[in-house]
Amino acid sequence: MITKKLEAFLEQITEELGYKDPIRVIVSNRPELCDYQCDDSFRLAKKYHKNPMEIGNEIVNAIKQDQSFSAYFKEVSFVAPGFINMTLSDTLINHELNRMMEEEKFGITRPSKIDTYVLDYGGANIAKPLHIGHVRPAIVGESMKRIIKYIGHNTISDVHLGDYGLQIGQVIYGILEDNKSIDDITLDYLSYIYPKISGLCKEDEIVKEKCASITKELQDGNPEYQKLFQKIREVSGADCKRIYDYLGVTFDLWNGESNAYPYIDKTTSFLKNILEESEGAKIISVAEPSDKKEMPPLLYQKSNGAYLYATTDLATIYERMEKYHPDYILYVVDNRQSLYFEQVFRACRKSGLTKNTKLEFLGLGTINGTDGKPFKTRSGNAPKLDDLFSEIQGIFLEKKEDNKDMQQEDIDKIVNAILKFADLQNNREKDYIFDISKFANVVGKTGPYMLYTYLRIQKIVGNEFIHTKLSDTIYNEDDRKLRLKLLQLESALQSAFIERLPSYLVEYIYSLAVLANTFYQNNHIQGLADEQQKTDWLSLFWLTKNVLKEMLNLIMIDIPKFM
RNA sequence: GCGCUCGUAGCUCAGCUGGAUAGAGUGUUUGGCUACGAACCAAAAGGUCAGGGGUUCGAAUCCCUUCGAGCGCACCA
Repeated sequence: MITKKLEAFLEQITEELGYKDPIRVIVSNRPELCDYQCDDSFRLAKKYHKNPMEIGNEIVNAIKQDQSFSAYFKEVSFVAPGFINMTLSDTLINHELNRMMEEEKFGITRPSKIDTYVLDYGGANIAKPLHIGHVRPAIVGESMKRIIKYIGHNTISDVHLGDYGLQIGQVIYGILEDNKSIDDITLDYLSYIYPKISGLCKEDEIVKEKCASITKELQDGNPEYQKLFQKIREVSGADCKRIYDYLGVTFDLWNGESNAYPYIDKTTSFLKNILEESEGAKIISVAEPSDKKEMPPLLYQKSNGAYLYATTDLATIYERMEKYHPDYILYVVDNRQSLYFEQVFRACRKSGLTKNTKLEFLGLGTINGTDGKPFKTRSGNAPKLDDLFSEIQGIFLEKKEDNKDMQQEDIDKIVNAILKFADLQNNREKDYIFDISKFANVVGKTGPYMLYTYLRIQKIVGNEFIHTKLSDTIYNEDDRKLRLKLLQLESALQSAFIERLPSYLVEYIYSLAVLANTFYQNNHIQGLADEQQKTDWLSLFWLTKNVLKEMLNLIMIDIPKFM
């Protein structure tokens, strides 16, 4: 990676000057002044009690006198009050680009140790159809999985359906009340009955208790309830699968809470030293002495003996530890569950269940309606995903007359691109307002822009083109900007990986696409008389095209044949 | 009551471990298709980064505080 290379170079220089410190180089935030900058003169000045001007000048002079100066830089200058500005040599830029063209995955550095990541990002409640609130965990999780894999680690993804809690008891209660037979259980029926009973439970204590006892009996193996449960899971699971397929979201494991059931006894006995009785229920106290805030205990088992979210989650962790020995378990879940997961993670640490495994909560902001308030999913007024897809498709088809003649396969790819690019450019943790007319926009910073840019580049490069090694020349400013942006690929990928924020990658590929777009708008490639320049530019575009394609793939955007 | 998250352009949002003049898209105004695709490009306008204080050579970013918004706090998930 280019910044690492520059850092290593500067560290060597500063060490010779007597400063034994890690040096940090960043992409310039003043591109008209330089390509990369180092602001560490301030830090060194403080540590060694010197003037930053003095240290900065000292470093810059040493760089200039180094024998490999011209191999690295076109220019290095010191700017008051303490910036070291570096402009790369064309040779270095092209050397790095040539390496990117030849090596697999553009030559990104492989991890020194390959870790195993379990990702839990489905979490769909099988009592009702998928709605807008499910899109975010699914695509953020899937994208994180692809990024982690691309970096070079192993991943195991689990849809982890919400299939064994009170919501099933509520649906079964509704089925019994309505006198429905097992064959009457359809998706439409589920989406009608669940919000109804869920609402009823809030008003009517008796109904609530009835639902709770049905849940308990189901967990104890009541055969009639088991049959109904299986049917609900089948109907709902198939629909989840259909929608996740449409989104290109895939799971290695189609487990749910119910799959953790066989592990509950083992988990309970593993936890026996930290389980406490409280008001008839079993709890785990997770407060720690260093806590400044109140930390309520984790409720492990209800007083009626029924199991809860925490029970199945802990049992699931037990199962994952036993089967996969993961280094990381990542939960891609709504932020509103942060306290709960903090409790679960503490319980894991306290019990020693996850000794060398890091548990991470990747909180997601809530999707709010245009009134700024969260969709009330339990009362069922969040837009369903099928409706969302068809609405986006409608907006896209309206855009141009020709779009109506497109193949459905390509339309689906574009709808996906619109949806994913709109969602993933937002910071994962922040709430955002969902406004369909803005969300399904097709001009500007959108999925279609990315696809359009890609297809134009592809057309310019052509399918038969065979890339060659770049010469040392960089021909103009548009050209230079594009090359420099390509060099930033790895740091964009790494920060998306380290921070668990796919939006960093989205930002990068968008800015790459903008530069490519500007480039071909201002520079006509096919008509070039200079053969060397033409092959250089075609090779550069070939690389840009491949970077775009592979990075778009990490955010689950596929390229249509035509648009 | 306790806690978590947040407040950036008219709107929707970026802004990465503190760096130089806070960026996009959209909307508004204007210019550009007889050149590889105008779903594009170029330009203008638009900001007390909620207010106040502090730390620092340097703060949208860290700390404190006020105001405002959302969310969470044991038998839901």
